[in-house]
Amino acid sequence: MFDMSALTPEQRTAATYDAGHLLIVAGAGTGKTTTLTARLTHLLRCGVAPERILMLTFSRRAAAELLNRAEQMTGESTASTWGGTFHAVANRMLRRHGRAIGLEPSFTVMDQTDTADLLALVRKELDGPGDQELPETPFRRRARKQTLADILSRCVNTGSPLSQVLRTSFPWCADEKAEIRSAFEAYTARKRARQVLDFDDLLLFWGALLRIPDVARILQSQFDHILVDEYQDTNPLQADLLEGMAAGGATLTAVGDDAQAIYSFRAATHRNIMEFPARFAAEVVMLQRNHRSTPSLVAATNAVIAEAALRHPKQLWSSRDDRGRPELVRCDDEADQSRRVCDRLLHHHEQGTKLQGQAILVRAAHHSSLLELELTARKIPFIKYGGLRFLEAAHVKDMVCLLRLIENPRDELAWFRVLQLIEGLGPGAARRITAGVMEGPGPSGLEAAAPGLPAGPQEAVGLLEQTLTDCRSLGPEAPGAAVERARLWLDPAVAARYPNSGARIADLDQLGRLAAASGSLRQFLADLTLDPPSSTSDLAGPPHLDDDFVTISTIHSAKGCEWDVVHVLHVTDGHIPSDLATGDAEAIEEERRLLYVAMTRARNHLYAYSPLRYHYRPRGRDDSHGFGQLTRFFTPAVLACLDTARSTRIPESDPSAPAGAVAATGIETVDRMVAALWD
DNA sequence: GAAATCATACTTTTT
DNA sequence: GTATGATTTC
Repeated sequence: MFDMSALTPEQRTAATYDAGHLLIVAGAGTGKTTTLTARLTHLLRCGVAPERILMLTFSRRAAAELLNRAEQMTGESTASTWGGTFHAVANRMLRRHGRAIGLEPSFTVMDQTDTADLLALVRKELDGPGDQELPETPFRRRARKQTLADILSRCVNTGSPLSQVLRTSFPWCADEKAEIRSAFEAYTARKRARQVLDFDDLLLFWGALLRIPDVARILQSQFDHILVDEYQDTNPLQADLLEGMAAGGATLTAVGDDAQAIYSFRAATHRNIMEFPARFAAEVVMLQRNHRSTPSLVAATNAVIAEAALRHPKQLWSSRDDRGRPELVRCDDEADQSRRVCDRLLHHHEQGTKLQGQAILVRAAHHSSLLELELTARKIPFIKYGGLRFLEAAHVKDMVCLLRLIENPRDELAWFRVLQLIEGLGPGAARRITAGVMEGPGPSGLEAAAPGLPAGPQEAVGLLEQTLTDCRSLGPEAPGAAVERARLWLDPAVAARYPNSGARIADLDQLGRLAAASGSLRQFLADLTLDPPSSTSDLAGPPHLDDDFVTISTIHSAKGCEWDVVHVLHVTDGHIPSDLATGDAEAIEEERRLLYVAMTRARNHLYAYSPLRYHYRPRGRDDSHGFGQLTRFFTPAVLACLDTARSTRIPESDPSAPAGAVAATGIETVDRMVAALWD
């Protein structure tokens, strides 16, 4: 049984609060998960039915962990509790109620690469056959497709007009504005025609559901309690959704820490957490006792965050035994840094801290590449979280598109991609055939749509159609078998198309295993886009689970985790803060919080590494980055908390920032409001 | 029309 | 160092 008396008084207050909406401001390491678990347990014990609780978290993993723990505490099954990310919950609700806004339950969810691909496709269609003349500017390049997707998402998520987004964030694309606008319009139209949604649509349409009184009533009356984790990383749209959901009388519990807000690039705003008490007339409970870290570590992290501009004032404290101050490790260069990290890693290992108790944190995924070489050379096993994703690998994407065609034969993007796998079919032929399939009457008719092909491709198209037919006949409940069958067609294509096909075939094995573990093809595809495998271990599987290994993670992916020993790499200006994020004051503040998140992951020992010299060439202009300058966030006050004697100057920066969300009342309204941004 | 070659802008964090 | 659009070649 869960022992409430094991909680601190503040935790207990938060767990058992019964008088309305509640905000729990939980500083780093103050037992947020414990408190949330206790609250869930409390609710279940008070007789709240598990299916009447909605648990919104940042990742599926987080939701699963919380529900598991609560289940162990109460012995009650939480299988019927709704849990997951905003996007995943939106997906579920839209499958169920989407018809009310004209959305078939079989819609497909696009990930960001799909979005980029579709944008590229419609842009290509837009430039007619006539105007190939660009004599004045022979090498004029247009924005990349991924850039187009970034621009679009930024417009939608911040509710800012296209021209402003272009001016402030993508100045080199400004002269393409007209073309970009038409591409966006065509993109939206195509998206609607094919019943595919992008990530932003999921949230916008959930909002749209809430604007339909009958549906809103159903959704609102479905839950008595809504718990939101990591509230500091929600965006204005998500806050609106919460308000809409709570309008029927459900009680809200939001948990978060404004000092750990690190997702503003995804339009999250710490304003949400700052304004929550007033907006929802909520009580605030503040957790300030740090159970995780030693007093020396807490002193250092407090010093880092003390200089943040806007925050819920709080002062964390710890009464744990001390293990000494965190260490600032100045290194000659990056290679030296790698060596020193390995040395310390092994040192702590010899002292009894397993590799699994240690982590290496980086600002950007590629910051660890040199270190990975060193680890490999020294035979130190590691797994890596964040960064490049499985799904983005071309051959994996090929398989996913094939699966999507099984599920939804009218998935234009999938056709376009899969057809090009056939030798002898390029973009032109693929587009023609795809168009034929789209106009065709039924789900089949592939061959009818591809008249006049040479014999080779013609035969390959026939085999493709046979493959899809076979897969469909396996039924929707057998994703594993479908992958097996699809591979008979795909494997040879992959082998012929990509150089290192061995590793790629192995990836398809992995995908097959993942699929086999899933209940249905539709579910598998949705999971894959909404909650993709995030670490190398998710994929490499548990063969070396017995082995000890160290974790490498981006700081973003390390959120919510903790380790005995933490190594933070590249604590230099240009890395932290990233030189790509130094545009305005808000961006700099976020980088400060990022460093704070990294440092607060440590329980006992913390090392910050700062190379003095970099050997790679400086990018951009000629401000020479040959020398690594210590991060500006290590001010004298912070340095006083570290084992080091050096200090550096602190530059300043300038402000400017937009904000706002898009409100929605139906698909057309959504589209119109978004289109209004394309001024 | 498709494959091969060339030139150049860009390079983070993730649902 | 890389990815991708534009251009040239087959």
